[in-house]
Amino acid sequence: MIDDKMVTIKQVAQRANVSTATVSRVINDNYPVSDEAKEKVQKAIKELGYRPNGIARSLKCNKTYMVGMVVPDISNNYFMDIARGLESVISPLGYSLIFCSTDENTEKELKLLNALNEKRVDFVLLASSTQNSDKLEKFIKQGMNIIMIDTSIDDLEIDLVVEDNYNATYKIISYVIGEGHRKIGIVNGIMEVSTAKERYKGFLKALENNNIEVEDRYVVNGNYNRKKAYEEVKRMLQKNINDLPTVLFAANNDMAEGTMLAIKELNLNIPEDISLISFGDISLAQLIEPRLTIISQNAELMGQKAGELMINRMEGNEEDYHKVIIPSEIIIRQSVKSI
Amino acid sequence: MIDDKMVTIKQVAQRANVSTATVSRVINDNYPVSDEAKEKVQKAIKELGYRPNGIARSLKCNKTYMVGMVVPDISNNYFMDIARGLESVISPLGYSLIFCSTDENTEKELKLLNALNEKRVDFVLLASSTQNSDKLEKFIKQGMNIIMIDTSIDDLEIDLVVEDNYNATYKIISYVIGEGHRKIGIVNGIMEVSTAKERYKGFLKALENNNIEVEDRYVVNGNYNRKKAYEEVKRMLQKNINDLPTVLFAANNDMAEGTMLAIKELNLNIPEDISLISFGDISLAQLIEPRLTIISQNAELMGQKAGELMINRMEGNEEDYHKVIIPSEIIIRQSVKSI
DNA sequence: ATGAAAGCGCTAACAA
DNA sequence: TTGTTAGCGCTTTCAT
Repeated sequence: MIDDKMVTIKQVAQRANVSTATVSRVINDNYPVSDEAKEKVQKAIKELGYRPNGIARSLKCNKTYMVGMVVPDISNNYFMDIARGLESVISPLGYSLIFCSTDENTEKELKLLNALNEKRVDFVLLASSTQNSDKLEKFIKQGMNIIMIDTSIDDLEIDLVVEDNYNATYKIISYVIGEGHRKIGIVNGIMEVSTAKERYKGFLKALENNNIEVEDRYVVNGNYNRKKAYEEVKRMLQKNINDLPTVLFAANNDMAEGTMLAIKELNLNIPEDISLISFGDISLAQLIEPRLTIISQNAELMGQKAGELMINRMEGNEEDYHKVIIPSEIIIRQSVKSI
Repeated sequence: MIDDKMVTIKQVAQRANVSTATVSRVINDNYPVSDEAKEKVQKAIKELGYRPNGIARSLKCNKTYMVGMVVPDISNNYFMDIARGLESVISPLGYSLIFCSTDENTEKELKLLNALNEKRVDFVLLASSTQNSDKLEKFIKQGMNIIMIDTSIDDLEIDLVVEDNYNATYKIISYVIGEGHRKIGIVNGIMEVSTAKERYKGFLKALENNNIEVEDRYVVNGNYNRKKAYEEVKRMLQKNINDLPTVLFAANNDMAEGTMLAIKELNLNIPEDISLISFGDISLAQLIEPRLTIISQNAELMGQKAGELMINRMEGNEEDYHKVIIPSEIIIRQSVKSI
């Protein structure tokens, strides 16, 4: 490393013949300073190439202007969209976003939260892939500010931004039943996680209300993972090749992609041979045939809402904890056959 | 906010009846401490729920364990892949990644670099969408550590990780010429940026070497942007509908997507009516028909290389500045017709 | 309007 | 092996 000379407020003060306090006042423009002093200071700053040290400032003010975001899978567009939404509200206010992926790994999730805690980020947006309320409570007790998004954990004093998983799933399953489907399969997510549970419950309820039996042989676990879903669906389809389900519901977008891949590989056509619906849209949906009938998720809005909650809390406006439920709608396209 | 009581090293020291220095030694495990003291301290830490304050540590040690990454477009998978590669090498060493998008906006790029500078991140990985060497030099003079990736700026004392844009483009264009194509169009990127320039040069050279004239009416500017590419290609195709180019080269993946969309919308088929090749793969390529013949980019490797350069520099091992050129290969699939 | 000085939480040089 | 203490760069109270 070259000359890593750090220019400090002290040097600026010296050069401008004022005190460090005055320099600080000029920088932050928060206390009266004479025009003359102001000018001298600004000149010195420019000449020295001075840049305020945010770390020192953070230490003093107990505020880092950093927000952490922890998600299970960085490559899933859904979480990227949430991040974008979050960014769009916090960035204009001067906050930076630290984006971390746990790869669905509980241990890594803990490690990342620890790191963010030590970095003293002002807030964390957590899309957890675990149901570990104890650990989370410890972080909260240590003064960490956390908002959960997507998944939730019960009985936690915490803000929540979630989707209406149960009802949305209930609706879309009811829709395919209305289209005449009776042999309905599901590709489940990680069943320890709230979203997967709720979606499965909505699925079951819709079947029940229409007096349709759940067929276990059409139920697979895709772990919210494209590859796993691909493998499991492929195996399931092969096993039932002589009595296929007429429709498959993928509990998230990644698994829908894996499911499409599996279907395609078995030389089956959507929706002629088998229909497909998904919770959440796949990426680049416009280019993929057929266009999928889906529950649309509005991830960006979720991120925005979470951002607003953060800001409100940091400004000390909020008292009670909120559970924000983001509505989702069904988008009917071409992947379901009427039978 | 609730009780935001911060537990400090001092309180731990008090409770354990030792000095703050001893506590620090236990935490960092970098100086000899008696087993007895160690135990007392660890007990106190647990009881109080103490977490080291990384900010204070950073101030003292002049090291933040944070790396910034600035890219033009957060939603382009190419940059996400680079980020993943970077993360995979720095994360195990305890570094966090701050990921920022400029939306191809020069002003925002400057603002983000400023913010990262004030946050005193240890290193910045910059995929610039500008050619502003002056500003960049100022940052470097202020002691900021920067590695450029993807795009480059000449005459800067800086590490570089780039692709072999010129040669890769030359090769793929030569390939389609070998397949009999003579009417060759190009969808250019932002022509102020090094990558776009180099790719265009490679394109021109391949034509020249085969005595093919560039046809201006087949050259469009897609600005490295999906939507723009879609619009411009559509317009160009409509204008030349009676004498279409036989093949189109998109200078990046996003524009390839836009180009596909445009072609599709005009009810043309790839490769029967028009062939398509791309610098970089589109996302979810497996699900999109036909599979595109492309220059494959190895973005993750680029990120890794950049990470390694950073680490080396931070450990003070490196002296000279390196220009790492990542090789790219042509992947032939089904989007080019032989004529 | 300005300056002196305390102190944010931590590390490390020095002394014991 | 342990404690004392200076100081990282900044903000802010208090005095002037």
